[in-house]
Amino acid sequence: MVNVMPVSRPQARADATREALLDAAIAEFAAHGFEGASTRSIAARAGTHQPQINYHFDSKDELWRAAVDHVFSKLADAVATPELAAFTGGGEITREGFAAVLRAIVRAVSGLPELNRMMVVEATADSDRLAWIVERHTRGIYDLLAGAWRSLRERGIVAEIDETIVYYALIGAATMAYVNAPEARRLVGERVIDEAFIDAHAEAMVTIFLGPEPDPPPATRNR
Amino acid sequence: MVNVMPVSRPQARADATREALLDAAIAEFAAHGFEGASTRSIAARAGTHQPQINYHFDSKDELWRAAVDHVFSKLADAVATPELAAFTGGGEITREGFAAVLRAIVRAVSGLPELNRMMVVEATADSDRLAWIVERHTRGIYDLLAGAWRSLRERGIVAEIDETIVYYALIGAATMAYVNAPEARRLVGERVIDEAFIDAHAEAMVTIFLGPEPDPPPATRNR
DNA sequence: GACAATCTATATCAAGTGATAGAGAATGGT
DNA sequence: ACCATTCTCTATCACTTGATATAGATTGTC
Repeated sequence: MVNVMPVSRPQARADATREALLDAAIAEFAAHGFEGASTRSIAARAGTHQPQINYHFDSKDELWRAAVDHVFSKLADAVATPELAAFTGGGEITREGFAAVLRAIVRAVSGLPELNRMMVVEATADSDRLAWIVERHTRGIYDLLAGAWRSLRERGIVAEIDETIVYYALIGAATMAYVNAPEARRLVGERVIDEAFIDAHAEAMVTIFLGPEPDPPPATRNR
Repeated sequence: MVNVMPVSRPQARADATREALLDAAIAEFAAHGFEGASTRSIAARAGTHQPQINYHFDSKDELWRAAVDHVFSKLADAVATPELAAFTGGGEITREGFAAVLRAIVRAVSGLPELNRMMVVEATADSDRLAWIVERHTRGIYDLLAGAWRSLRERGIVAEIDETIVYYALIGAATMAYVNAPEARRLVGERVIDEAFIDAHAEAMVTIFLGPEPDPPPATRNR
């Protein structure tokens, strides 16, 4: 007389369906926006049928939320660098630490173009979805990067620029080439966004935002 | 026995309708993408009825093209600076000339947020519309800016960064705050994108991309 | 001011939308 | 091997979409 509760016996194939739907959803939402992406096209891309979306996620809206969480967790994995961990742990960030974060961001966003495409498409108009995504995902990133810049600026390590301005300039400079990759391919061909481009882009971000290498430590020279 | 051809007597009110539809279309396309924006919502925003779109523009697709041309002509007016004219006229661009172009770009895009919202939404997925907009509008801008940077770089005036990388970093840094203004308002409040922000942003762009002021001319000092 | 041309408004169409109902197939604990 | 549960698939719903047909109102030229 044990186990009166209804037993739940999830089947393995359901996980594969959910995963395929999440990946397909991000791709379709990124390419066509929330309203522009149809549940049928998402299901077709996932190799399944449209009612599966409502079965597994209840509604198109909840599929969107699940897909956003899904891809943001990939981003968190991708940018989890020692430098970032040290900074979030309360340590004072250094010029080289911020440079490492910049490089990690470029590498991460270049590998997750759908995330930033979806973000930029959602952020162009106010909505309940935007409110949700800002409070759940964006604000933490903003606080982190803006706080790091403010700290560097107050110690005279970087230029005297407002942290909000830097935040949007930085995000824009880091993501635009990958967000607009279809355009970039038409403009300059396939060479865009290969490995060499990404590496050069990462170094360019460091040069642009942190300026030339600082003076060597004044160890024996000064005094 | 003159004028056998059917006379055309366009009425004045038609212009007002077309203009209202173009403005409404840009706003709706920018906010929801091409598929996401409905002709009924566009017509409602323009204060008219949905079949007017087909009467005046034949199809949703041609309305989109007309709206894009409409807003790009506004951009051309906004960035028509003496410095840009001198450069396009074949002159060699200077550091200060490029700085003036950067400031003009920031001012222009901050005043035409719908243009860059629409651009970034379209450029996230390949399509006939993207091909059209690239060949008709984007490529000229790319050639101009990339060429200017290459010229400055070859003369040692700016950092050694590939011009394609600079182009996307520059466009991203210049536009992201305005493209994502709805998000920015949720993140940091209404102060974003006021006049002071735009001015500071323009100066920040100069600092970031052109670096610190160059050494004073070596007039009497060197030799 | 007549009146043909131009523009606007209403009604409606076929196609596509997200969602649901329910039959059918696959799963896994016993 | 059974068989209740879980998952998948087909059929269909009410609604919205872009487009068209057509009736009605307005305009500008004579």
